[in-house]
Amino acid sequence: MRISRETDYAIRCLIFMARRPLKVHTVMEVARPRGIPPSFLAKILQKFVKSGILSSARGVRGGFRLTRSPADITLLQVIEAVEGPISLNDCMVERETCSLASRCAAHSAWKEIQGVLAAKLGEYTIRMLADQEEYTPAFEAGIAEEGP
Amino acid sequence: MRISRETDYAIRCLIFMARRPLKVHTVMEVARPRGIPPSFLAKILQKFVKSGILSSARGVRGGFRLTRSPADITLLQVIEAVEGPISLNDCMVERETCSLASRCAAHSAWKEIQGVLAAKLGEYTIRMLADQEEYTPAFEAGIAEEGP
DNA sequence: CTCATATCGGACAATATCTATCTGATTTGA
DNA sequence: TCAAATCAGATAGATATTGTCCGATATGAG
Repeated sequence: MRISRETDYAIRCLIFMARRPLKVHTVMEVARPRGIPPSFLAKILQKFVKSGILSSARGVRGGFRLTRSPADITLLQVIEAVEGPISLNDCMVERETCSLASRCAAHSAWKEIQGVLAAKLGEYTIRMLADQEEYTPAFEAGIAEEGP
Repeated sequence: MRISRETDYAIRCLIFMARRPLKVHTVMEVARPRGIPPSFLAKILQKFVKSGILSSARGVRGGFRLTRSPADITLLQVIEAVEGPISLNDCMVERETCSLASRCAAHSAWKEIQGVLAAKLGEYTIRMLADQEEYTPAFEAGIAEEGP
């Protein structure tokens, strides 16, 4: 009943990138200041490219860039990009797993609760989180680089 | 971001026991009709005893029994009895894990979302779920025993 | 008193998932 | 042509989940 560390990394990464939404960031530029293992972050960024949150460019001046405004990226979108569609119980995804099938008493309850959770996650945007972050010298060092 | 199978077992178990709230159930009486591994269920029942949802009695006519009405047992209580206090993110529990400490932008967001989720889970009772369960011959076979 | 029944508690094994790394391939611009 | 980067897949290591087993203890029945 909790998000994975991967998802936590993913959110921190986007908050960081949102500081300079137009810049093309390399894996290392994001991983180092945020303390995320670079090769692990690379995997996460791939998922963002596949889900359309980021675009990527290979080669010398390549890297990753937000495809839309941080204000248009919700926590729900981020979580689903990384973990797949949210489902509180296995039987939400595959009905077969629900051993009591159609008469599973909890099924509709999970569905409702999940709906409330998803709605709430959809209210929070990366922009909101980024705006909230305090500025400190150490933090500034991380984002004070040249860019577009 | 999903409940464990253990929690799923736990809820099904309580729904089953709620059919006959005064009866003293043995592990086997609950495990067999619900298809839960008996020795695994035994562990779950221990947690319920520790959290006060069930009382237990050893020996020949021993077993487990609800300590209060199914209408007074919420999903939140059940989940917390099994999984411990709910926390969507590790940094909810141990602040040290939150690598950016006090300036973690997501911290307050998680706190709010978690609050909404907990509130929703607190709305659902075992009674509500048990009432919703359909009666079928196969199911009746499971609960049609002597007792309380 | 003895015995079968049941919970209690801990250790343990098997499995699955999560986290992280590495390697080779491909693309790109200087 | 070369260095810088992403891309894709394999794989190892760590951790969590799921499930089993066993000895200890308590209890009521005979």
